[in-house]
Amino acid sequence: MSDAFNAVAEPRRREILDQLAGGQRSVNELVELLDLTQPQISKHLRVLREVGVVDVRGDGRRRLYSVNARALKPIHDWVSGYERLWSERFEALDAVLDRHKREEREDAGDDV
Amino acid sequence: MSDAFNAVAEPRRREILDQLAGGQRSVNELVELLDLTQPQISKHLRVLREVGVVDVRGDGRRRLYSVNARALKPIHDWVSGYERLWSERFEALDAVLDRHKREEREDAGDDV
DNA sequence: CCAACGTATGCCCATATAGGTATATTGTTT
DNA sequence: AAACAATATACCTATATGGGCATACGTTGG
Repeated sequence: MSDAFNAVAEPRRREILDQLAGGQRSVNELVELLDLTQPQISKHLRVLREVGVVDVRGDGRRRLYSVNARALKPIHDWVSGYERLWSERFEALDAVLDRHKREEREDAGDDV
Repeated sequence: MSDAFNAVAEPRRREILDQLAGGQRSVNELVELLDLTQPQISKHLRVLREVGVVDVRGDGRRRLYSVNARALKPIHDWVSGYERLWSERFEALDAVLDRHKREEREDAGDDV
């Protein structure tokens, strides 16, 4: 029912991902690293798994989770479209382009 | 109760933002552009407003909404931390760094 | 094979949220 | 001031979600 956007809307799940970014972890390792109960961790991992943001690998009786960052790319792509609206670098570029456009108009001189 | 991550977890709200990215719009304009009822639009705009992702400006009896992209920066910052895990460009960089590290170890030659 | 470990899941509750419809609110026009 | 336009909000319902707890499931070590 959810997508990556929903999955990372939960702060706890972002914390889990941040931990996994440092390398794969078992469920109990995550339980100790973050301050959550084991069922909570497992449930959040399930959501992350369902949207493909984490992968699982069996290791004996443990299950090792790791990040599948590629699933986060749609988020990056979407929000990057707004970068020009806050970045000073892009603001400067926009200013140049605007000025260029204005000068083109003036050079054309339709009426004067 | 929510933050920017929650606000954009809703697909409709992302659509609203995408429209506003093209310039400020009144509520009714959004109603026509997207296929939502006026109360739906107003409610979503309220959420977006509360997390600071949009700004409002009164214009006669209308209210003009615009994007405040700076509020999206935390999302961009967070997800950018994972970019190296999917980008080929960063993968190549990582490979170079790994190799460099390995060579350093070999140069040191602790045991052989 | 059995016991203990590591993990997943089912259940219950409280809360949050979205959709739908009606209505209140605010500003405008005559 | 009254009628109207543009928007916000209240209310209801259905559904989703998280926390807490108990328990089921799968694996391995003795």
